[in-house]
Amino acid sequence: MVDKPLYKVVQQFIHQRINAGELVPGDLIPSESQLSESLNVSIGTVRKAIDLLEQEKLLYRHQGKGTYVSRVDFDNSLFRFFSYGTASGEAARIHKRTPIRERILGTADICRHLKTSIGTPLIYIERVGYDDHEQPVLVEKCWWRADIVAGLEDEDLHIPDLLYAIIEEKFGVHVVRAEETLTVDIADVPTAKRLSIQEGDPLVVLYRTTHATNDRIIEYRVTRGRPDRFTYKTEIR
Amino acid sequence: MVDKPLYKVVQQFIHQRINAGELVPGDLIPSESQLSESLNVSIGTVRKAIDLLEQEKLLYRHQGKGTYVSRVDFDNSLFRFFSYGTASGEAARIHKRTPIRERILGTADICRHLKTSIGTPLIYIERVGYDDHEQPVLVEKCWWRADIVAGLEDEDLHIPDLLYAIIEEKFGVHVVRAEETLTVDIADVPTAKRLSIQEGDPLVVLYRTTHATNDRIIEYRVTRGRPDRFTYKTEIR
DNA sequence: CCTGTCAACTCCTATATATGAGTTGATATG
DNA sequence: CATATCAACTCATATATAGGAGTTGACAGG
Repeated sequence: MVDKPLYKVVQQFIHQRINAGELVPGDLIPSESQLSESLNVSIGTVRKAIDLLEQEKLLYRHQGKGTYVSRVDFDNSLFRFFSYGTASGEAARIHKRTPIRERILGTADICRHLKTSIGTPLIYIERVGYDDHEQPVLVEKCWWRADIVAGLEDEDLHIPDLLYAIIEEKFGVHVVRAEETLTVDIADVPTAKRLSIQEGDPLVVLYRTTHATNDRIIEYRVTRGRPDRFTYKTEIR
Repeated sequence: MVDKPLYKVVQQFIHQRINAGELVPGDLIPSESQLSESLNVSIGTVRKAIDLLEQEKLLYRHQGKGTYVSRVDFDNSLFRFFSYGTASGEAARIHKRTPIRERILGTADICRHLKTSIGTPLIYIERVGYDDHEQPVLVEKCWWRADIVAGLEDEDLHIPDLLYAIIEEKFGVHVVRAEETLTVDIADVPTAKRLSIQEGDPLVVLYRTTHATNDRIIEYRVTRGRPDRFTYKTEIR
């Protein structure tokens, strides 16, 4: 092992404690002076380590209160760039229905994304999102690992618009991060029907893998949406 | 004016010198100890200011050499996510031809993006990008302010694949940053013809405004490309 | 009971200092 | 001439210290 700077060692130490679930999203981490003393490094070094973790958005600081482990912020999802708003630009809320939820065994493709062996028991959930005018705007297919969220397929269980709320509450599973990939694709027949569009119409497609503590993958999700007012903005330097 | 932290004052000071063109991309800025002395602040404060500017990607440091003003890195363009590669995944180079270049007067729409008054003299350039197999994959429309790049429309002037290289060299205009917006759209007839696709086929569209020193807008550009293998990836925390 | 004060804790700003590591060019030495 | 060394400069790491600003909860005084 090469000689790492001290602040990186501290950074890793904290990072690991979060990954391992010793610190979960929302938690207050030990104060800078406490860390400084317990780890036997100067307070400046601790601050530098936390600076980096803050840049990674793994932590956030609050002057006077302390430093907290970030909660996953799905407002940063690429999905927010589908602006299914009113013509006047207001962001419209999308409400979702859940026509399908069932236990299945994972296909090769799905299990590859979940990094489990083929045939793993899964819970499949399909949801359709509607805008204010009850027009369908997106179709969401989610595959959850049945061993982690057993009972999610229960018909009596009400599923809120933000699925992750229930996962946290009912199953005590902490969503730590997610990876998203955005693509453009063409509607196939079933998707076209769901969205009241034509086969062959363009779609914006979002793939997501959701990770919990210990970097366990708990969900693979594919969302297909109408590209009507999709935009994404950045700055280049 | 509220009392700003010292390091923010230093940060602003350097930022302004770059904006004003006193420091241009590629330049070496004064060393930390020089800045510390000339501005009469501690070296730690200078470092913190530069830290922030480095995060903004406005500067980059090189241990032992110094700190430089960043060059615009179009590899970060959203455009790089159109991977017009070979099937094996190699990123294929796209070469461009320039079928149209002419002086025009700006329409309302274009001038709005360039933030000039309507009817401003512009140079319009249209380019088509081809992959290895000479298949057209994208169409690029650029509007440049004629007062800044006078002579760009000259037929004798060879335009390289990276248009900005010539702007820097011939006209001494430094590209400082660019804003990009990505959308999905439907091909109209002329675009479909250019790209050998059908009218109504999906397109990925990239709008770009390019800024030079003093935040002058020098170019507005619209690129339409085939969405074949477009993907964009992020991580959410 | 309410309210104001204040101590004790958080992170934030700013300075000073010492040492290390990477780069460059001048200079001495074969 | 070639090359090895080394001084002088860059930024990077690490420590110590002091005072300021935001937050909280305990506690005294009405």
